[in-house]
Amino acid sequence: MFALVDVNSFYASCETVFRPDLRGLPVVVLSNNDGCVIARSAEAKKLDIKMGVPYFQMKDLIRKHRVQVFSSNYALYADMSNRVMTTLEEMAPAVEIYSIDEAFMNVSGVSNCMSLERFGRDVRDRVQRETHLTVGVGIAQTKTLAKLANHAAKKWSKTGGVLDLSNIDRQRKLMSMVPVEDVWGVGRRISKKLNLMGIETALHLAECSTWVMRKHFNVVLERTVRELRGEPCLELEEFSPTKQQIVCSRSFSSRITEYEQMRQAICAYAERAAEKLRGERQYCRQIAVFLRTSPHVANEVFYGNQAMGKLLTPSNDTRDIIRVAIEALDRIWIAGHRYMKAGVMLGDFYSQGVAQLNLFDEFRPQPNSAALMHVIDGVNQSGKGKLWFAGQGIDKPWAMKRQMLSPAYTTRYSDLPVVK
DNA sequence: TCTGGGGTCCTAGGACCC
DNA sequence: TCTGGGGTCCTAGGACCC
Repeated sequence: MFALVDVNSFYASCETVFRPDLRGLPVVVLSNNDGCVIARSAEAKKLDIKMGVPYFQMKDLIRKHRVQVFSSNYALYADMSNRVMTTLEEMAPAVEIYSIDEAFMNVSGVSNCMSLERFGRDVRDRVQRETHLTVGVGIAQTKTLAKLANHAAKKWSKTGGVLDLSNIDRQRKLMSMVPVEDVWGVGRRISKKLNLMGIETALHLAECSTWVMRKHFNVVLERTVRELRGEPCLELEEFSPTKQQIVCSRSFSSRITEYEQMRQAICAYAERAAEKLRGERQYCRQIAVFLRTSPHVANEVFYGNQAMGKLLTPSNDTRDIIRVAIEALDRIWIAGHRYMKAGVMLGDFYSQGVAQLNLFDEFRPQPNSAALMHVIDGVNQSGKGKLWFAGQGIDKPWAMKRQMLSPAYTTRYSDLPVVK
């Protein structure tokens, strides 16, 4: 038996926890660069503010309804997420942290001592008490059904935010009311195709032949069908598998046209990516760089490209990663474009670094690499200051825009933006 | 003027091997 | 008349998730 717990309007709720004066007002949180809406409070949803709408398109609406707008403050959200997850881990033998605001819990043994619904309410009350955040809880025999239950718990207020969907008749009744596109794992493309085949509700999908689904689509959808019927195909993954890829990319605050600025940005992304790689205790051999202009501008030619470089010896030394990234950048940089976004991707990971020196490797592993990286990461995590490579530059005019950032209520001073 | 960032899994097809 | 069989690895692209 699985429970899926997720926080209602997570980012927006994190902002209001520390601002009780905002309760009852519509609140939205914007993506990086204050680009578009990525979270809305219940009141903002009522105003029909859609997910993903560009901020500049809704300024009138915001003024009219006194919508409270925040830049995203990931340091705050990550900290609040940790608090929620810690509480959940104290309440179940196994928890899978599925995303920043969601977790699956193993609740198989619970029904021996209390009803599943009672347990769901306990989870909700305790998280509320300890973090001032409200969660929804869905419970069922498979992850896909638990997701569905959670979805319904939020949609129908009479559930009080908790729904035990372990009863087969209740499952069928709910599935007959849920459109197929609301099923976990069914996105826009597949739901369109399913609709054309006459499959419109979750129940229709659950009653499809697995063989036909596999033939017309793929095994992923076949598993979804089985899960909807109560046959578990997905397990609880308590320990996150090691990452296979690390990406660090940002849109720029304004378009980049100068090579020097692009080099600084790539250098900064490479540094951040290398830091994440060391956080995973991994070493990489592949370093790729991509850049692109805006796809939205009508009278400009779109340019997007990417290039990959390889290290012969796996490394997590920022200096190696910057060097290969800049070499890759130089292969795809074309002057004259107005670049909107760029990024650095790391791949081909190894759990050990210098396994074997290659005789023909022209770049030797850097001496004392591990010690130097340890010092850099130590300083940067201490909250006392930041160390960075000179290649990033000092002014960083390309750095992202966050004009409505809330204070770092729970985290350190150094997470605040520097105001000059 | 202005539109996010970071991941995963699966499949098909080509290169290459014996 | 008439061109083997079976396998692995890699990459690109498509779909999905939050």
